[in-house]
Amino acid sequence: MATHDRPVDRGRRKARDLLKRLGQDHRQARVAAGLSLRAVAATSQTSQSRLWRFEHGLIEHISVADVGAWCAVVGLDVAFRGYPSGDPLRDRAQRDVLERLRVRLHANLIWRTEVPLPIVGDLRAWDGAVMGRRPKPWAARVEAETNISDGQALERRLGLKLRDDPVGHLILLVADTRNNRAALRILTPGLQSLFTVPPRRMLAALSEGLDPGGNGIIVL
DNA sequence: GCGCAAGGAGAAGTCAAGGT
DNA sequence: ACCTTGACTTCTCCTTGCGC
Repeated sequence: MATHDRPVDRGRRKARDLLKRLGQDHRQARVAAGLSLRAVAATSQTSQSRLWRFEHGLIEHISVADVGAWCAVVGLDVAFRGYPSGDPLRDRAQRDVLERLRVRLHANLIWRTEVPLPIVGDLRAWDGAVMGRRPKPWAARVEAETNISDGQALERRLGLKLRDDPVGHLILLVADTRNNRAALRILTPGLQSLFTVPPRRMLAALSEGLDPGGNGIIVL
């Protein structure tokens, strides 16, 4: 049975892979420079065995300062950067707004959370999904927003997700806050044209277990 | 609940010997 | 001469118990 890959596990695994690769780079650079382990160790103020283990990916915990120093000795610069990958950890407010929607759904509807996009290796996921059978089988993806701070960024993100997973309707679930209501009043034209089903009709259809018939915004 | 100290486990690091 | 590896020591961190 497949186990869920937690962000923290994924991060550790990537760091280990990165370190292993860095060790290989170090070895290549050292050999190319005609330097022995002993010579590099002496200059780097460490032991040759420790360097050897680093080059072979056998050291799991190591300081960035050490890695930088060792690489500098063999003529390598090291760069660490962080970049977006997948969705961040869901916060309490987001769980709450999803729960508020869940309890409004008709009992015949199927509800799921954290639904991955259907692309191998893609770490993004819809916050939720609803599936029904009336009047015929239908499905809707749910994207929950607790704080709309950038309408254009939201439009871009939703656009990319819909491009990669265009099946079914889209429900933009927004937490009922003063800030979000203000943001919805000045929604970008792109988002306005995307959501065609009025909020009340959307919620009424879901409460009755019926196909909402299109994309819509729900404020809860 | 919080801070501190002691003990233990495991990882990190060094030394030295053997192999190529 | 250099690389690799096993044995040993040192260090760090976590857990537990205790007192406030």
